[in-house]
Amino acid sequence: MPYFRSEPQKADFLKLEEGILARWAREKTFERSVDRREGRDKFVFVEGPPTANGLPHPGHILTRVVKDLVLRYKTMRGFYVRRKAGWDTHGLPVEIEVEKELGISTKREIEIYGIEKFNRKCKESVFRYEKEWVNATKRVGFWIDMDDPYITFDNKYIESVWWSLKEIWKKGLLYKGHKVVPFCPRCETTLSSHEVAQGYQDVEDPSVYVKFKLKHEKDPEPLYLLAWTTTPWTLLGNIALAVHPLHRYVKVRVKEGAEEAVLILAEARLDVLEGEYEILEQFTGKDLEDLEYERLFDYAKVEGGKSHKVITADFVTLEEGTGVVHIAPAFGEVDYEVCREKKLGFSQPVNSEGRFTNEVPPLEGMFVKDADKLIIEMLKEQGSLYKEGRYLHSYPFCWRCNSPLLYYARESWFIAMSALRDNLLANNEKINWYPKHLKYGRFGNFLENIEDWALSRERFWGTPLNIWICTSCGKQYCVASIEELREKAKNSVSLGIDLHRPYIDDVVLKCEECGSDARRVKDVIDCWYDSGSAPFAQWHYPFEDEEFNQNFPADFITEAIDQTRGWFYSLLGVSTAIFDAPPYLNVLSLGHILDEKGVKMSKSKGNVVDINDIFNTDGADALRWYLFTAGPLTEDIRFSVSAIREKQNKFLNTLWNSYFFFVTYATIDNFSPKGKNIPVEKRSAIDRWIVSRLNTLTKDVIDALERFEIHVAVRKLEEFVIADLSNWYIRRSRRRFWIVEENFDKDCAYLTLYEVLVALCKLLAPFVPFITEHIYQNMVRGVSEDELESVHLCDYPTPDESLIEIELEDSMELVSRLVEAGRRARSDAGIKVRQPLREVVVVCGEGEKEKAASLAGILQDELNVHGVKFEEGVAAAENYNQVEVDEGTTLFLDISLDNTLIEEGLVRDIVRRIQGMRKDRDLEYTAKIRIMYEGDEAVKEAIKKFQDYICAETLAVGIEEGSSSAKGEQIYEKNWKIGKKDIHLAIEFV
RNA sequence: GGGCUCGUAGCUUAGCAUGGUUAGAGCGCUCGGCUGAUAACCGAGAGGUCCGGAGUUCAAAUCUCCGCGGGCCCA
Repeated sequence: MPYFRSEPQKADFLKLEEGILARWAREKTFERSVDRREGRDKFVFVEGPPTANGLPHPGHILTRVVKDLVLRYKTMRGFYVRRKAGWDTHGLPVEIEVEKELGISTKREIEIYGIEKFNRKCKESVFRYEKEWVNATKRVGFWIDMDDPYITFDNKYIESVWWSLKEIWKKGLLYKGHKVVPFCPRCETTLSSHEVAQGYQDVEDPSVYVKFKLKHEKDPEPLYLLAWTTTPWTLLGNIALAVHPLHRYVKVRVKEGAEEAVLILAEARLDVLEGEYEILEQFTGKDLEDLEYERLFDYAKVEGGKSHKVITADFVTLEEGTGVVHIAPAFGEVDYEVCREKKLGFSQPVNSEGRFTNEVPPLEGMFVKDADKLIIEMLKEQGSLYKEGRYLHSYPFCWRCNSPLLYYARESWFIAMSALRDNLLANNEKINWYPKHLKYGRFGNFLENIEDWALSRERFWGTPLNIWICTSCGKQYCVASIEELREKAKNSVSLGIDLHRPYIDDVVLKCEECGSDARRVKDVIDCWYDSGSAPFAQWHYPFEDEEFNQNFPADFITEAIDQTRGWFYSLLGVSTAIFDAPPYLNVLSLGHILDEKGVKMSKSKGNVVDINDIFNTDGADALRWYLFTAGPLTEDIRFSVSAIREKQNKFLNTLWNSYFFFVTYATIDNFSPKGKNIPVEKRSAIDRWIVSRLNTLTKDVIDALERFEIHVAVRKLEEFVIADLSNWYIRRSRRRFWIVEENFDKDCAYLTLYEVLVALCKLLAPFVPFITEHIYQNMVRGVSEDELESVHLCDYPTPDESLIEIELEDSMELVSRLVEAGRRARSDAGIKVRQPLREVVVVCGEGEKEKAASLAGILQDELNVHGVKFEEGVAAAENYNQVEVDEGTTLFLDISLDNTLIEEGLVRDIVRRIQGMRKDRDLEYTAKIRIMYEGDEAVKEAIKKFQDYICAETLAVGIEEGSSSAKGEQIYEKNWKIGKKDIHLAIEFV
């Protein structure tokens, strides 16, 4: 009974993977791989929660397999690696999906539909594609606990978030502010800066140069300030014009059609003028201060201070525009600030849907961006337009609904992150970033300039902001738990209350100060705060504190680069505000998956590759290996389906074939590694060499993985499998496996190949978990049931330094270079390798001689020569083809032939033909044949002389001259021409 | 406009941190060879302004600066 199960020469990876998935499910391999490390050092991971209301795409798969690789590796290294899945379930993306489904698009419509029903729909919708996510996650082999995930809409999760907000509130960092904030007019809510960052697009906007007429009673000629804007609609809210106090401004006379006009603008911006101009006067911006001008449009009410005058401000630049900046406090952050500072007025002619109010009758109800055209017409009519054009710039759009954002003065709740800037920076110091440039580059810069976090959302489906305000005295309450809510509520609150709107809106607190009702602020919070709370909220901290205490901070997180200011930031922000500690110690930022042309994959472009197609044609291991080898993962990957196939062919097939080779011959030979203990130092040089290479590889792979240089690790592994193991070790050692009788060297070969394959399997297990499991099952479990039940339960190999023989590796490398040189020498002479030659002479230094001499047999074999000589100094070169190998090393190949050599070559050709015929007929490797031959005299003579050799090589029981009497299925005949000689060969199957 | 990042053969890329052989592979192409594990492999050939320019240096794909182009992030 053979020890190993036979395998097909060609692997069916899809079927194989399916079988492995079933095995893992049956044997609970994942759970056991985690549990058996309990009590060991922890390696803490936090899953960045995906939103399951869309299908997973290749980018998600990339992060999932990278997470999986690292976590499997760390587990095999002996760490206790918990892996809790998570789902991000709140926020605008979800609401928008539901709105689409219901065919509605405004907040009012949602309110009419009913918040209760609406939120129920939201809750249903977030798991719409859960099945697809779970399937893809399992299919690609990502081991994560999806049976007990954290879900951001869970009451427990919300309770933890509430607790954290109260901590922030208690520190006085949570405040209500009136600020100009990015605002989505469609979603009718404020967006945070990191959300805005998601949605910049290049767009063409109008570019208008507008004349503001100065109130200049003495001078009969009208004088205008020339200002520039790309948002004409904001002109309706104009309150002031700003100039730089120190820059030089000029008064110029310009032609305007048939007429002339006198304008004021910055000297450095004169090139915006059309045609010729005459400079009338020069002064500085300061000289313009406090000049009053006439309103462009006398519609919107202006509240508060004095307006419509020139102010000076440092933020005015001369890089574009006219050096005169139009100021509308309702629509710009700096505008708002400067107006407040200078005690100017305020005017808000636009409502929260981004439409003009009835203060502006000609534009009432019109969406501001749509009004631009009309406004330009109005400017033209009243002669206020100097010129207009188009302007290409990037402008923020809502990251989910794609509406252009407006900057709009709103009341919002903020976390005072700017007050925590130093803490953020200090905590960032404790984090290792991969790639490292992010630490002080993109991320560090962002922290340096951190702004307060606009936390509140005037929406429905989200964690409700846990602030209650007394309707009469204005006292604020922040509630940290359900228990506290029950204590403070006027009405009775059940323990099982759903903390979402609208239920929470009905809970009224009794004001401790005045006894009046305190009502909850209607807002919900930014869902990025939800996911940023994952390190503690996934464990329901502090209501249950055990898990959190043991799992904070995380050792490792990884997501794509766009999370720099998304999750990577929200984690750090929340954690800094509450614990003043970094929430993760190592963060690996991955590049994006682009399509074959280098364009980011997105639904709207229709260039998203369907991952299920890949699972169904190439398999998970091929996809994983491709992704890992596609270059540094910190950079973008151009996704190529054909490259996946190439990887499968080259790498997985070569690995399979190495394994197949072993199993095939081990089965024939009934080889078992059991009880065979041959110390490595007793084995042949090539055995010691591959063992040495394996240990070097092990060291390199571990080094690379510890630095998250995954592409380096896979490159080393691939080189080893293809070049060292398959193309050199196995090819060179083949004959040792073909020896029929018991033989020490054969055992060494088997044992070595066995040990290398098993170790390799473990090294590769985190990368390609399916094929390695399959191989392990046959090679290890097939031999002994006492072994661990899965490769993924094993320890990761560690290098045995005592088995690394650098000199031997060097020598082998030199030999392979000599082989290359010898082949070139043959090729130059037009003599094929099958033709034996007399000798090769290597002229080299003492060191090289010493190195290569021990492996001379390999050189002799590879170059098919009868002898190898090493000499110092130059040898006679007649009849020798000469090839330079290295400096000081030259190879001389004797290319002279005699009859014996020619005969030997002929015999090898014949053997080759017979082997080819065996293969044509798919003969078993052990099947015996009988050979009949006819042909030229020279051929017959050669065969007779070497018949024993031919028989041994081709497993023939006899070889005879003449034609065969066998018929049909029993015989295979063919005519050959070798050089100029004819030969007829027949093989009979016996 | 600013920050970060990338740019190497038709395509995918290694090398760049720490400057030092003739810039190395794979796919594809041409020719030849090897092969009883291999859809693999080996040799030769064609294919490179290492994005361009300047600088530092005995020496630059590698370091610096300035451009150009792509990407991401921000204004």
